[in-house]
Amino acid sequence: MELPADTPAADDDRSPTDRSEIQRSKEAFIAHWGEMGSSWGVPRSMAEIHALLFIEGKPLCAEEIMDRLQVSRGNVSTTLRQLADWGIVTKTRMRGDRKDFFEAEQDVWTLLSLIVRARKRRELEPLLAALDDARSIARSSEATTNREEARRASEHLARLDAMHDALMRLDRLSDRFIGRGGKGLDVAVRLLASLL
Amino acid sequence: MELPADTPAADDDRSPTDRSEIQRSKEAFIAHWGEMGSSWGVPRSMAEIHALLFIEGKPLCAEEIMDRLQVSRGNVSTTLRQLADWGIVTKTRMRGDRKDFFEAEQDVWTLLSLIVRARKRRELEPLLAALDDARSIARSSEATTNREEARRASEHLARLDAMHDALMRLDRLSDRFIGRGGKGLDVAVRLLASLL
DNA sequence: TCAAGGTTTCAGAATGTTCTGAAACTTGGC
DNA sequence: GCCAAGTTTCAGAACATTCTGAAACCTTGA
Repeated sequence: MELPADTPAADDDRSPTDRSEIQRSKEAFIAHWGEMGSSWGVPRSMAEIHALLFIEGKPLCAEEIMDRLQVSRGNVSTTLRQLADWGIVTKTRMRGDRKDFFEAEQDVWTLLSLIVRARKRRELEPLLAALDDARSIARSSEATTNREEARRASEHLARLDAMHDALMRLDRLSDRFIGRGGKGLDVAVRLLASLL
Repeated sequence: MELPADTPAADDDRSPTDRSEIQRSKEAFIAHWGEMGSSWGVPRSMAEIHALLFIEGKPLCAEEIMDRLQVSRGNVSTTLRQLADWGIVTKTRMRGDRKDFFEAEQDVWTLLSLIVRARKRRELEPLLAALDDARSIARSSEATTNREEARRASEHLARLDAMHDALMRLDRLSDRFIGRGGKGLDVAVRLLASLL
């Protein structure tokens, strides 16, 4: 890992010594962020690309991302689009350069909010919808004339309701906090902390 | 799917008609819970087994889980142990039966707390530790006499600090809420809801 | 209209994860 | 001590996801 200063003429403003301590620290961050992503169901390379952009704190182009992370062009292109969909990376242009550049949201609370929002949409909301369906099905069983059967149906329904209720509460709550600005999460956390 | 009432003599107390509406609703729940798990990095069959135990609301034995979900004995055994580690499933014994039975936590808020706690331990805490390391490395670079270099080091450190700070705040907060009882999450959510 | 520079798509390869099933192992009763 | 019932382990199979790379596709400037 103590690789010599043979950084592949990646031009830019990095000084030669930057390639030691700071660089090592960046790499550690990227590796761990990638690891975490991968255990939460986010493709490792997606998390890594995001980590790189975040930790650099300045716009990078696809080419540089490929070089730094040793990842294919296709992967970079697809992933950047997804990150842009989540809203945590934005495309920027540099005067006099035809390339697209990409830059990560730097405010951590905004970042976390955006991540929560994206995943909520993709995963929580569909589940809520499904729970609703399951409840309809279950309700139709409560009507039976068979006593025993009706009792079981209502117990079952109660479980679905409890789950639905809890998840919906979380869903609504996160909507409010995440809603505007992005500082909502920050506020919520400070608020709760002070209340304890 | 409109399968006939040929339930394989799974004994127990299910009435024949239960096998239609309620059963359908249970299956839908199990399928969706499994789906959600799988997109959050929890093995599908683990989520499904948990869903089955939750939605049945009574202790089941390994054998019955295998039958209902068409999952291998080995998988059931390993998964039940993990669910028990997370604390969301408990082993119970039935008088006069040598088999182990397993039962899922029924209180939804307690359930969610336990899940959060388990994942926090496994994934958030290691990341925090890693961030700490990265910060140490970075700090050692701030000391350089090279102006430009020192500036970069401190900007880099600021990013790591911001991330560390936010995550640690979340970590601490969840400790407090999740801490005792399990109703903490419930309380927090109601509290926040009322404050808005 | 063409060429150059840049980006996206997508079929299949590579990789990583989860699941199976059979064998080894416990435990309790007799 | 031995059998029967039950449980756990683990090597490898099956599966699903992620990644690559080359070709197709845009877009801009001349």
